[in-house]
Amino acid sequence: MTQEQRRPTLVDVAHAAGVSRALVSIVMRGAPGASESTRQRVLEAAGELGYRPDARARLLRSNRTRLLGLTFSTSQPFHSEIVDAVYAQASAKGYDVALSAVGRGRAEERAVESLLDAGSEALILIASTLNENDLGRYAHQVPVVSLLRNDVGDHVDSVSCDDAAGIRLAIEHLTSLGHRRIIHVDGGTAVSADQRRAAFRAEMIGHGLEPLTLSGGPSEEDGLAAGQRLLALNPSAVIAFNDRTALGVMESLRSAGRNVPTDVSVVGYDDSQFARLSYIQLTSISQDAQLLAAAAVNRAVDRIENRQPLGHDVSTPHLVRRATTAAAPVSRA
Amino acid sequence: MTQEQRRPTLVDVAHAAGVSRALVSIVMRGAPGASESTRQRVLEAAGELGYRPDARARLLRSNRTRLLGLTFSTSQPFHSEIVDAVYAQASAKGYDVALSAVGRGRAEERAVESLLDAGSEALILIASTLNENDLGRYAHQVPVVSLLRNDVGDHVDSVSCDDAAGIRLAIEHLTSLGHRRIIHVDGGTAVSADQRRAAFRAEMIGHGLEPLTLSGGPSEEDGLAAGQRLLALNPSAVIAFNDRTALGVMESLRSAGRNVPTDVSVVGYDDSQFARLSYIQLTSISQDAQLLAAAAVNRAVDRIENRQPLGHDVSTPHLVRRATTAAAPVSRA
DNA sequence: TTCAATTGCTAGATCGTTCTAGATTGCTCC
DNA sequence: GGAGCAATCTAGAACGATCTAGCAATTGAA
Repeated sequence: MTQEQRRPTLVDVAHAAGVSRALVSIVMRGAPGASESTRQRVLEAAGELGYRPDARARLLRSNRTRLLGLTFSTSQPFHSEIVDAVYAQASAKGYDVALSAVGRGRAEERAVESLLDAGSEALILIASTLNENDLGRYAHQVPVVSLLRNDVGDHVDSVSCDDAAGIRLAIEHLTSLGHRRIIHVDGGTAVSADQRRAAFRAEMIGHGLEPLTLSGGPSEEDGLAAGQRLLALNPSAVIAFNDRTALGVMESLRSAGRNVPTDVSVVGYDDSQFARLSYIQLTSISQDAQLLAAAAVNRAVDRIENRQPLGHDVSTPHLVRRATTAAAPVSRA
Repeated sequence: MTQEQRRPTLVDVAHAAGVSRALVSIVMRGAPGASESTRQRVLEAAGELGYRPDARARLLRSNRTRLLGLTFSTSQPFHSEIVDAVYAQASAKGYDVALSAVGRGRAEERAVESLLDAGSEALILIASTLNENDLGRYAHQVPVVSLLRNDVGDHVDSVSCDDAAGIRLAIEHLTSLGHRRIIHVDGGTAVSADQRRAAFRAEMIGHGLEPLTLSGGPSEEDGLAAGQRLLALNPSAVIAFNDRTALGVMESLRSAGRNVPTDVSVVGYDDSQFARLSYIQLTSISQDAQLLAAAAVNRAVDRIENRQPLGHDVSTPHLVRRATTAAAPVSRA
């Protein structure tokens, strides 16, 4: 049972193929310097022995791991989508991904250090809450790319989606439907919440509308709580901090007997899997996980390989119209 | 900008403290064989230089990484809860966790191999879909613990929750409320779906009731689709494969004008964060992520350290009664 | 024919640790 | 005062890969 047998090494393969260690090494990493015939012979021997290069020895010597470190939060479904997309893009670029979760009882510092220990050549941090000092310290060791947050100082790359543009899209969509009394249920202290709140205020004022804001947060419960304070403000539309917040707001509206979208329109943010559920059909601002992930991986890899200079990508979100927004009710428009 | 300076090594610390490499090594891993005074001196020097042992070199030599490999699915929120709990328990046992996600476009084999490359000393696979052959092959290299699935053959440990007991609890809860026409919306081809379906059938028959089953799946959409076929069967209660399925079923009921729980009671499975949302309050079978995670980590660590024999833990689920179950309507009871 | 360049391969050093075996010191005990 | 022993420390060989330098054989050009 579970006969722990030593895994084969370069030496074993070399012996089996009748060549030197160095040649096997050359063949295994596809480097030039071996004839086609021996290359075949070596690969065959390796295959037969089930040889797989030892990552730690390899990187100890070469200082290359082809590993991208990625942190994410277990409680944000949108992060999960990014994780999937990062895997795909990294794999396309020939990199592997080391994952580390940030959650209750596991601080981001801890997550990051475990990624560094694993030998990550760059870090991609999703919605990091580290301060500039800490970021700078890590950036001192490897390239760091901040994803979904762009106020990160001068030592860290960032890839984010234009929050102001997203809020603007939402407001334009709603005003074009005749809404004028629009409320923003904000993200409280969450990453990006400040930007979206500020953008909402500026844009509403630009439209000559009152920038009504309720403090919320990134979860359903936050939306639910805000929803209970919502009706007193008599809104015809709500822009929520994210999809989860929107779900909470909608539930609150529903339990108060208001219909979405005939009484109140709701716009979410993230276009996460929730928004797409057939019975929710939430109109939402899409940040396109695929695109963001690809940009982050590309930045990380560019920094690692080409010594590309540090920079900040800002992509433009778009609005996905579904079933939770409609023309403003005549009485309130 | 990002002055990539070489990270300090044992040699640097040894030099700074005026001792040999070996002694620094002894101090760093807390091994006996150094006097208290030099221990202090070395630690001080290490601290000043910001020295952190190089994990790869360490494990290359020692064949110890103190790393547990963990796979999970990005799309199952219950897995996220387990991930959090595994981190906590592993940390308590002095181990770190290497995470690898299984998702669209990332096969479980790929995830597992990346964990092995990272040097995992054991693997914990959440709801693995690997066949016994593959499992055996991996178990040949390191201890493997299957979590949430127990039909895994003789070479793999397992930690699972008694599916039959869970279904029994749900049925007993419902029958005690007077329900007799209970439908199981199953998990289709998902892990554990077979066990739960079989348990449902056996237990219902044991109660002298008809074991009505609809084919479903592990997501909201599956529950929604099943929900549409549900009403024709005129049930007074539904036991869903998991919480996400239950959400879909409830939505379907709601859109058909049925009230939960006055018209139809619904029981979920997993007691995930959804079930606990204040506006959902789903009665659910709890598998206790904390407990499962702790058991899995303990098994893995026991196998690694004490060469404990392989075994299978089966924990007992419990029912968390919330707001989606009530007495059967008189007309249909 | 001879010399240089190219191709195909290998020996040995090296990465940063841990481990084994042995050296050095200081102490106790007879 | 020397044997015996524990405590403290160190030198040097691992671990499994990559990398550098160089050796042999072949090719091409003069």
